[in-house]
Amino acid sequence: MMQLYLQNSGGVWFGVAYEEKKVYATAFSHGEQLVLRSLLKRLPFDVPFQAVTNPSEFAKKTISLLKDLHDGKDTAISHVDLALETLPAYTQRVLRTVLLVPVGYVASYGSVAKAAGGGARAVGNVMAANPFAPLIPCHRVVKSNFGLGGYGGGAALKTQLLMREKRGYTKPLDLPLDDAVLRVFPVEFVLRRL
DNA sequence: TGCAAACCATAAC
DNA sequence: GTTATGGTTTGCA
Repeated sequence: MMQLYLQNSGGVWFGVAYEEKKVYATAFSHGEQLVLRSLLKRLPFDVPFQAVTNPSEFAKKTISLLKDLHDGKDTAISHVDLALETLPAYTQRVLRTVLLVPVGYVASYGSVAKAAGGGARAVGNVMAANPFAPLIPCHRVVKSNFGLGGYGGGAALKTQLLMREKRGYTKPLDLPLDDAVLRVFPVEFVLRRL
């Protein structure tokens, strides 16, 4: 059965929906209710679930991963098993692409679109429905003019996340994909404009 | 700057 | 099928 686990760490609420060793959704916010709502929104109506107070080791580890990312740490997440397969094919492609944006860099909606296919607005739609924040770093996707763009948790939160990810890079980077390239830019390009 | 038109996958009807 | 809806982008005054 699907398990929901919420935990407050350093004044921030983190939550994960999981079954066995697979993650179905994650969320974080300053409010417990907001996290719960966000998780539930991602689950199909017909799946049974329960909120737990005695999380598995796996759940605890996932939460601490969320906290690391929230704090701007460069923690590896490649080993985490995300339940992407139920999502539409294009959505999966976009999410996997965004997963490649490294800490310290941002991509634009348009550059993600060029790498994953489709258009910039379609990418924005996928970001808005990202079930795995901040695991899939949708906060690292911004406008082509380095304006902030939107964020589910609010513009202020997006800014804070990006500030903690500053690494002092100065040059754009072209990440090679199978059939295209994903161009990313130092996060400073965005912060400088604020 | 500001505005209009083009863009494109999804979900809802 | 069709329409409405965006976390956009680009061009042009």
